[in-house]
Amino acid sequence: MRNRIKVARAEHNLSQADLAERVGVSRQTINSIETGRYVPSTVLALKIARVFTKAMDELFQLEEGD
Amino acid sequence: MRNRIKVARAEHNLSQADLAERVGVSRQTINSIETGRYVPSTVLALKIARVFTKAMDELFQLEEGD
DNA sequence: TCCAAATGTAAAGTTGATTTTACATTTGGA
DNA sequence: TCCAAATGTAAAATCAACTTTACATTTGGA
Repeated sequence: MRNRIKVARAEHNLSQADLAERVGVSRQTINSIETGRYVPSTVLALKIARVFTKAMDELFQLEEGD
Repeated sequence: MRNRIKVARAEHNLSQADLAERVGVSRQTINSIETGRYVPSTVLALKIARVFTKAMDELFQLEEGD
């Protein structure tokens, strides 16, 4: 699963810590998601999409193999 | 988090077992999601949306409190 | 150049998603 | 009515998401 969080964050000029605070998780959680160490839960993914007022499907996409 | 899987399944005339097979999880997993016992992972949620050719946001929505 | 902010990562622990097995209940159709 | 398919649920086990703490590296701007 790939995601465009880093780009969306750049567009909105938010740091990882900013985003983390907005969605109520730790900064490391955001970092881990961006660096592909793990996939966010659906609830978190929806919250992140909400911050960027984007559809989840724009932000998160399946890849070959998942 | 609420979801409209049961309705989508009815529209597509699929049993829980059918859907489970299509997305590669156990039937109980689908049942548990439909009955609200737990929330699917993002990967699973995306796969389910793909089966129904719907946007994730149509199928899964945050509620007050999450 | 230097410092502060931002980012990357790691280890240990907790919680929640998912599986497997197994059984009970419901429901639609012959 | 009766049977088979569909659905609901429960317990135990496994794995992945997420937290906290802590530290190292990178980067942009004064």
